[in-house]
Amino acid sequence: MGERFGKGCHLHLIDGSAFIFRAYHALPPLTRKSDGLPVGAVAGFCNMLWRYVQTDDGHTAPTHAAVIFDHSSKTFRNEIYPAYKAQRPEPPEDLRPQFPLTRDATRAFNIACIETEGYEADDIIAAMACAARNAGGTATIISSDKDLMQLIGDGVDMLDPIKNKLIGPDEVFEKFGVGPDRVVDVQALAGDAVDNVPGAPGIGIKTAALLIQEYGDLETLLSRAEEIKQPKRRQTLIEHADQIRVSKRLVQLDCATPLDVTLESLEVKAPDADRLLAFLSEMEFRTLTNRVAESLGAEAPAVQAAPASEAPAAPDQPAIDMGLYETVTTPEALDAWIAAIGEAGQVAIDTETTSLDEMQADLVGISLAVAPGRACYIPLGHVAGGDDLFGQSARVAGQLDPAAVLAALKPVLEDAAILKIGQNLKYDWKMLARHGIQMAPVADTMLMSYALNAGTHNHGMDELAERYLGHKCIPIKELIGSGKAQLHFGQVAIDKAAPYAAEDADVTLRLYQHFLPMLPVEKVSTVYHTLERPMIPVLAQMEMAGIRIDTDVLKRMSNAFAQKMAGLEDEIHGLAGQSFNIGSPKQLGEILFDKMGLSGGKQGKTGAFSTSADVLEDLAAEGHDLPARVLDWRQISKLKSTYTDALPTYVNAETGRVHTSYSITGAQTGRLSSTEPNLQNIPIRTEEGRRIRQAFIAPEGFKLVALDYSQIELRILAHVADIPALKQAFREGIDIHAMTASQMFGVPVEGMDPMIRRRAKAINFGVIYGISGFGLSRNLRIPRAEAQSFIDTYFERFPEIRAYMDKTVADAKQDGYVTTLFGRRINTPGINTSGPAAGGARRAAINAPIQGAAADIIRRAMIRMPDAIADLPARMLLQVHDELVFEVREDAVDDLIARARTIMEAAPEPSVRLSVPLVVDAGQGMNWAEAH
DNA sequence: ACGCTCACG
DNA sequence: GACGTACGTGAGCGTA
Repeated sequence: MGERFGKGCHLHLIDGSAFIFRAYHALPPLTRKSDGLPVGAVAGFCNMLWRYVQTDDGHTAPTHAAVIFDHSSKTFRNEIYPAYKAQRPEPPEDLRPQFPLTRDATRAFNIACIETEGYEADDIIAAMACAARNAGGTATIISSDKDLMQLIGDGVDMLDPIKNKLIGPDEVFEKFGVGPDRVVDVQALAGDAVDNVPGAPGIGIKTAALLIQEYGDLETLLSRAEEIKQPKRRQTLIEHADQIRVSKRLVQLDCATPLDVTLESLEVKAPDADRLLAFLSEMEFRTLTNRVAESLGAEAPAVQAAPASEAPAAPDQPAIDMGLYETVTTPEALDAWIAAIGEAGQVAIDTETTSLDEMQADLVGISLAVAPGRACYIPLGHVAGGDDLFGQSARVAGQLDPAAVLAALKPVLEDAAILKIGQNLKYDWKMLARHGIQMAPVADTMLMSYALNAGTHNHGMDELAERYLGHKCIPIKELIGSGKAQLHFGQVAIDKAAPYAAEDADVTLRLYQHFLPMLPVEKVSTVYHTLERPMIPVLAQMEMAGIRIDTDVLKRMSNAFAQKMAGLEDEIHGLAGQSFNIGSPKQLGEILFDKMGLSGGKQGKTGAFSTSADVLEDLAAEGHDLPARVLDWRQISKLKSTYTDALPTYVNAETGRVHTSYSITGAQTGRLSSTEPNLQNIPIRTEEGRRIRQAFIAPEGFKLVALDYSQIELRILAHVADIPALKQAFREGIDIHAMTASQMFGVPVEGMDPMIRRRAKAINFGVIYGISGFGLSRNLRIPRAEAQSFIDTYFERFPEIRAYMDKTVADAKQDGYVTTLFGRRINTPGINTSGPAAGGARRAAINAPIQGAAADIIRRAMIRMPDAIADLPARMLLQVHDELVFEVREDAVDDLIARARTIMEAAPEPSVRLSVPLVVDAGQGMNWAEAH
């Protein structure tokens, strides 16, 4: 054993029983996958211990440590007072088998595990703390149990492991109104309902503290009880003196509790990696096992619940060597590469262009890779550095003719037997489609990464190469520079461009080989092949189609907005008594809160005042004009700058239409996102904004048709959480929010107060997002308690929802991810962290399977749509999460609606048979506003 | 580059 | 018993 415990030694005493109960109640009931053994509390316990072992946050690091447990419920206190802790319920059925496992866990962490028959953990902790102090050392008690606070004093303090807050004499005083040395006196008087410590009836902590402060200590108080002025208190103390004395003996911890270990034996030892990992993997704690293994630099043992089959290793790949790449400049060399592609049966391809906007970019070169390290670059459109007098640059000599190269590649790129592999292949697909080549079949490493790793990290090539190949790609900036002087790729010298371009194809092929075997192992093959890959040609064609915009309408609106803003500006400056920039939240905040002295709190990090619509609306409701005008100004300013001014600048000169770009991997849940411009957030909620949709038009002889899923997320919730009441309502086609209101508040659906329905609607939406009383109260602007009682009623009425939420979070905690009905996997890396972010991670985990399933469903519809409407004069143009927008020749509108609706409503099948119907609403018109 | 605000589902 | 609080996006602007 180590040296003698004494000066300079610091003992940590961990309240094990408290850890267990906290873990049990904080976590949903997890079971071990292989045999159903309940292990939730053990999991939480291990997580806490691990966090504890990991934390080095400035408290005195322990030289010695022990975890102390209660041994049994009967102790010497029951002899003094039989009722002590008698009413305490038996530990839950599924917690009992976990007690011994927590001891095993403690030992696995190589921390001493202490318990003594007939004594509570608190007594042992007391004795050890005293012993440490007596030996000249110090001790910290890791617990938030108030019963231990009496021990605080010279050399002994406490650490609340939840709040990570040190508890010293000051904190004790705050809680008990007396110092640690008088805590037992206060407790003896106040009693404790939970532990059945009787105390003095009618006296709580506040009164007890007053009395002790006045009389010094309990004995003095009791002996001088006659002096108490308040008759009731006086009588109580005199009558119950004995009971109070017994109470004191119950709460008093005894430093003389016998110890059967020496302090020296508690010396801190590093965990034995093998032993700890063996225990964790036996418990089948996959996430924690991996985390611990990573931290200890050890190999994680295979966790049983994980797939038995290990991923077959990707083929060994030679190191990346850019000197080996070839620059193709002759027809013979090109033919040789085409032959090599045919032999390999697959090719990684990357196109280099003059712009990131593939709708107006020109092709500069193509790189190909057929095996790791075997890659080439075919320069096609490189130009000399400077422009001539006419803004034209001379094409560099020695490049193959682009048309000839494309013609030679076309058979290969369209060959059904040759796989085309890309990183963000949608971009290259569009580039080549503009030259008459429609690549198929396709693979995309970005989408593979998304299927595997959504939620964990992003899926750009540089990041993937670094993460999975340990390779740092040449930054594009080294070639084209940055800022104003940035070149386009065609202006880069061929000998510089070739290694960069060929490297991209090489890296893409290597990533493909890396990811491919992981898909089946991680069970995301189906998702990748049915929900990701097929989106490439579908989206590419939607983006290329674009949508027609009436720029005149937008310009007129911009002018009208400008006038209105100018008027508001004058009015606002007048109200403020000075001129300022209304668009600056900082200046606005100063005007409102400093100059005008309105009430409104500061905001977090930057210390700036919040001037969000929420805040301004409250101020406006109090009758202040300035904030009301600012709200008007803001709305118009937003519409003008983001929409009516900006949209016309996106009109493509060649097509006369606006071409958005969809990101397949932009959202973690499987939703698409839309950029440059974002056509998924065109205004609709206000009348003024909705008019912007009038500028989205169909060409002469055509109409716009919009079809959208009605309540798709609530329907998915009804199905996955299996909520009979909700499912029945959807089957009967009842107004779902009115039904909810009726069930919650016991009012008939007929003639319902719209306010009540509105509340139910807010709750229905809130549930999907992981509702809280606070959030609902803010949303509905009602008191928090009221909001909370709505939620309570809701969960009472639909208990299945709570069960579903708990299960979802439990799955996330255990697996590190959640899945949708269709197998999409969304990783939840933050789910096991603590602190404020934990709540957000929890809500995201609850929302992801619902939002994700809705995303899967519309993807399935979109993938089937082109074939289903191939013979109609119609094109799919836009997707807005639960809506598809088409452009259709007037005479085919009805056909299109019928076909598209059928596809959309049956989209889950045959993979999933929903227990509720999906309903699609349709609209049509000359413009998008009418189509709604 | 980052935070604030606000448009959408 | 307290903690911070709806989920998911993208764009434009002001400020550092």
